[in-house]
Amino acid sequence: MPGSEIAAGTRKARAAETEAALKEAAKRVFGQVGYLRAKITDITAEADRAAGSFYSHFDSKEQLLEALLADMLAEGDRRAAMPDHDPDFSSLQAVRWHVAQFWTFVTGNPAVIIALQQAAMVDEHFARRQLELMAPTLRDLAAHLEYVRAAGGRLPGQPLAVASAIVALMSQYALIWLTDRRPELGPRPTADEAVDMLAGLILHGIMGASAG
Amino acid sequence: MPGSEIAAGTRKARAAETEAALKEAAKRVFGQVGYLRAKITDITAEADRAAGSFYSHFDSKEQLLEALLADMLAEGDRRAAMPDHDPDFSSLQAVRWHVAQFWTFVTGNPAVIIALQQAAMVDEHFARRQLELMAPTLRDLAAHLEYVRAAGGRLPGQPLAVASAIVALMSQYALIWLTDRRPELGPRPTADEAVDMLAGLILHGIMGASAG
DNA sequence: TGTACATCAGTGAACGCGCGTTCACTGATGTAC
DNA sequence: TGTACATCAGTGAACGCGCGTTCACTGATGTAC
Repeated sequence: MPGSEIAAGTRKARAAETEAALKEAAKRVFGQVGYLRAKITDITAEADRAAGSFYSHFDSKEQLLEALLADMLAEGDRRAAMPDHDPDFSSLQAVRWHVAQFWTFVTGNPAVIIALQQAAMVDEHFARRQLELMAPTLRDLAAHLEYVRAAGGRLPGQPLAVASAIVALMSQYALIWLTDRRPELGPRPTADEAVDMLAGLILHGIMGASAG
Repeated sequence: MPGSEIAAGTRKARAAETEAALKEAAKRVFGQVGYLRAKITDITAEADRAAGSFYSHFDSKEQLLEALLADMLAEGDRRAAMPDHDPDFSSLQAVRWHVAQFWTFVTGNPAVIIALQQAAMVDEHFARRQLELMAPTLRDLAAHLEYVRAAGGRLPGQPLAVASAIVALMSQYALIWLTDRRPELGPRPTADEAVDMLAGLILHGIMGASAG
């Protein structure tokens, strides 16, 4: 049997392999040109398959993104048997823990996060999806802020509004950090520096009041 | 001469009118469906002109966006004979002034800002354009932060990185605020509340230390 | 174990939709004399 | 002031490109007997 490929196992295995290859290729392509500019044929070419092959596995680019989101969330859930964490948000450590969680999640799935961000600009469905994805973080943050307020802290606004602002800060900064291509502005902070900075900014703003 | 339209004046005036109508229509369409989803014919229809008319005034949707950016910046420059402002960023008033400036600019040009944001996702040219637009604010902020540091304040990171984070916070929060469609999360803060909150968050973080 | 047929993953050329872009045409405004 | 011609803004049907999507085909794997 020369000329025949290395037996890839059963049909199902072969199909699963192709599907996985398409997903991986999609992430690479999304990472390079973004979701909106990515053509189906870019993805199949990157995966070394024929164009038609795509449709044996996905109905559309949107459905492919859904599959990537599902993978990402499944992976996330697996890790995040979410240890009960310190509700006292006035401690730097507690804030830093949250920021680090968020940071790891975003920077660990750059292509999917970027793709979702882009899809949300154009597609109502993914806009909602993006909000859903943020919602638990938002609620958790808001709860922490209620705690701070109950303990006598003075928030700069309603807990939910402040929580939105913090999520906006973290997600936007992470996205900028991910896609940073501005050597003219000096070196990009390391991931640790970025997390420290965000945590400090959230806890103390720019004034560096000593607390915690 | 019944049947003939109200004399619109000279040819040039008529052309200028149509160009203005196209720009206004574009802003409305961008505001409704976004830049990326906006079709040329959506814009011409909104402006009550024929499709072909577009190309007497603009080479492409990109060039139309450039024109809108130019208008926005010209308008901005006209207002901002930029009074020399308080360099002491440790005062709430100084911070609030900056935030309010930024807020007014963004929320005063929602369609163009949203369009630029979307175009930047897909088009390298507009990505650079967006950075250029932010650069002065970024530099100004960084200078203020240097001042704070020189005065003995402890920043949570390098001035430029902190400035990036602050710009990320302000722009992302403003964009979310502009496109907010989540009645389920309670009422959206008013513009003033939003500015107060951002200024407070930037100056003090969530801890509400008394300063300024 | 062997043969005949069915099913399936994958192929890639061809098709066709959507939308940007063109262009021959119209009617009005401007210019020449 | 009047006439003839040129120019221009605007029109909208038609064209054609790019890309998503289909589909007849191939060769390999699975099933029936």
